[in-house]
Parts: sequence; structure tokens; C-alpha cells
Amino acid sequence: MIDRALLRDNPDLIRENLRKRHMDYDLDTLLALEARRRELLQVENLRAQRNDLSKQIGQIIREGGNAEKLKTQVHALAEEIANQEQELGEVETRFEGMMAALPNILHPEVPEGESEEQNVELHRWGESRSFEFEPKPHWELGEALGILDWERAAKMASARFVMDLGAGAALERALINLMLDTHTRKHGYTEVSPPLLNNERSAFGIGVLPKFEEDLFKTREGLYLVPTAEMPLTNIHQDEILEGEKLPLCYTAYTPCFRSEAGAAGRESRGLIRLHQFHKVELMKYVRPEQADAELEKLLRNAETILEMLEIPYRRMALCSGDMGFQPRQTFDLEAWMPGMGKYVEISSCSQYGDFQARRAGIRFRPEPEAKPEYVHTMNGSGLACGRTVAAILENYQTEQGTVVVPEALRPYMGGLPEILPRLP
RNA sequence: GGAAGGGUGGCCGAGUGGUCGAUGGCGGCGGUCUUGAAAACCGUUGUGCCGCAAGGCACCGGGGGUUCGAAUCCCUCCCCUUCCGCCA
Repeated sequence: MIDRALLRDNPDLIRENLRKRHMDYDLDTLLALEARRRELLQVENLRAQRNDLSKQIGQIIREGGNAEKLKTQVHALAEEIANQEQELGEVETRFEGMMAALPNILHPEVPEGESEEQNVELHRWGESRSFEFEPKPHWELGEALGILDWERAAKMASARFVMDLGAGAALERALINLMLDTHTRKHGYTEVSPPLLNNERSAFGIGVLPKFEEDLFKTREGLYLVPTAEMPLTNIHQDEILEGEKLPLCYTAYTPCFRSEAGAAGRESRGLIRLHQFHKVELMKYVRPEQADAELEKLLRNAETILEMLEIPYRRMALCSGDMGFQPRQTFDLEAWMPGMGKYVEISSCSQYGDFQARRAGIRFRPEPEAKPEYVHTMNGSGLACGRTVAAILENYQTEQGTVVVPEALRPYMGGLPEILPRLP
């Protein structure tokens, strides 16, 4: 949610923002609703009159007088108030609905562009190994090694699920532990193990509701399976006023993530890239506005550190205006090199939201002990997506025999296992 | 799932249908006293919206209703606690 004051003070900025995002949005209707809403605020005068007369009635009755005439007068006034309040309510509902669907204002440094094609590569790390053989995609490797099983996952669940077995399951568990240990012990994040079903308010708070309900799995009880730990982590401090000196607050969580992937049929359907359930270690910060850019850079470095520890080549991309999501004001993707697939694949997405989510979720802080509360800035990023990291390891560390060497950094977490060999049935 | 009791300001906790945005306590802030501190005492201390301001409006879990007037009465939903049942 953006600041209402912007609508009045700088509608052109919003219009320009929509243009950069290549988004269709009926801003004129929103502006008209806002104007009407403000007109209707004059009901407050009527309410003031009513309050005043009611007080007089109380006074008269206490003194034993007859207040019938006044009562009739107030009754008529109340009807008029009710009429205006009804229109105000309708206008407000429409206004709020449209506000909730208005995308965030972009950070000035977001490159302008229409689609993925215009994303800007900022830097690369690591060299791709040279292969003396044709490197295989991870799904072939995983299947041949018997550590990834799509067929049985589909049998017990449906397509777009996977089951990890043996060293595959152990590899993912090792990754989770490496990431959490690094982020908590070296990077100063507090580990969280949050509820994986969140309510509507929390989904609204991060901006996936009301616009993106079809992407979520919903229970009969009306709760949503978390599509990312961003949802519970951002709602830890929902409706709270934080102490300024405690910021930034840094949290990390390992969670499964559930996405319906509606409308994704046929896209990148193979392997570990796009699943209904995947696992992710998330990084999340609540910061003061002036800290935001620097803290996002640190967060990016925290995520990149994991890729460097695993010695997986990657590049950092700045998403362009047309490729960015609805909620963030700036997004950087980390893309891991996948030799088997022959391309870079997103393995982490790190975004800052300004006060967009804080406004929706009601998260504020006091800059000084006695000062007025202000909205915090929120940001988060994957650190990293586990399934895609497994894929990157399989593809980067594969041998000609189809086995996979275990990265040095992971061996202590896998009982010293140096290499993943075909699993015996 | 069944039964009972609750949801009030940063926290605890009062609250009669009318001067209650809400008594009181704790905590916070300012002050008096003190060499300093503690104690004691005095004052102050919610949020949002509209407004240059004065001020006005709204908010006592959410929504609806009764009434001239609702924190207070009625309906409904949600949440929490305790007991019972079930259960990793």
C-alpha cells in the first residue's frame, strides 16, 4: 500500500510509476474516488452536531425537562448522517480495493525496461568448470542416481512434486543446516520456525492478497499454506510499534513453500525448478528507512556468500521495471549457473519494499523514544532456495560417470561423504 | 468437537447507557527534594483521519442492530484461557 498523501500531492509520480511498470491501472478512477471520499468527509460536521445535541438532551433529561423536540431533530439528523455514511462507506470500500491493487513505487535506481530481456547484469562470480563430456541436466542425474523421484511423488501427490531419497534428501538437509548455521552464526540473523499456515490478514500484509489469491493453496478453514517464509516473517511484528534502536531486526527461517503455480502449465516443467512445494531458507529484515539500501546490499551479500561457499558460479541481476513484482520497490536476482541446462537460473530473489508492506501489515517504529511512530522498511531474500541449489550442485559437480562430488563445505554436514553414488534400490 | 470464563490505552486492571478517549496502578518522560541515587511528592504520557490553526471526527477484538446518545444492552463472527474428549 502506498501513502494516501501521494495521491493528492503527487499523482503524476504514481502515473509515471505505472508507465514504467507497463501496468494497466485506472488511476483516474482512483483519484476521483479519493476526491469524492474527501467531499463526503463533511459528514463529520453532521456527526459533531449530533454529538452536541445528544449532550444537550442528556443535560435536559437530567434536569427533569422535556427533550422530545430535540430528540425528533436529532433523529432527522441521524437519518441524513446514515445516508451520507452509506455512500462514504461504498466509496471507501472501492477506494481501498483499488489502493490495495496499486503497485509499489519503484526505487529510482531500478533500470527501465519492458521484460526480462532488459534486466541488468551487475556482476558475476566464479568460473564454470569445463566439461570433457556433455553435462546432464539435474533431473537426469537425480533420477539415474535414484535420489530424485518424480514418478512416485506424482503418484502420492500430483505433478510438480518431487521426492528426495537417500543422499538426495541428506544433501538438501545438509544445505539447510549450512545455510541456517551461516546466517545465524556469521550473519547475525535470528532463526525462526514459524507457522506454515497463515491467515488472510498475513497474506494481505505482504501483498499477495487480494491480487494473487489464485497462486495460493487455501485450507477449508480459510488459512493459506505459506508461499514463502516472507509471509510469516513479515507478520511477526504485524500491528506493532518497534523501538527504533532495536532496528534492524534480522530473521531467517527454513520453511517449505507452497505455490499453486496456476497458469504456469507447460513452463519449465522439468526438474526442480518449478514445483508446488519447495524448500527455502529465507532472510528477512525490518529496518529504518535510511538503512534500507545498505541493509539490502548486506542481505544480498549474505545470500551470495552461500553460493561462494558452495563454489557455484552465479551472477547478480537488477530486475528492470517491467519485470518486477507488484510489491517490491527494488529487486535483485541471484542466478546460479546450471551447466546441464546451459543457462543461469534464479536461485535467490532479494527485494526491498520500502514501507509498502509495513503499511499493509501495520509495522511501525519510534525513531526516538518519544517520537511519533513511522513505518519501518521491510526487505527479504532467499538465502537460498534449497531445491534449486540441489539442482545447481548436481549439475556443477557431476562427473562423467554420472556421480556427483559433494562440495567441500557440505561434507561436514553429510558425515564426510565425498561423492554421491547411485543409490541401491 | 463439548462446557465454562474472558477479550479495554506500552503492560496490568476498573468501568453506572449520557461531561468516558475512558478511574487507578506499573512502566516511560519532565520536575521538586538530594552531594549523587533511591524513596517520596507534583506534573505529563494512545492511534488514525480532516484542518494553516483553533478545533473536529473516529477507535474499548471484528461486523451488524436497539437508542436522541453504546466500552456499557441485543445479534453474529473471530481470538484467548481453563476443564473434558481426541491426538503427533
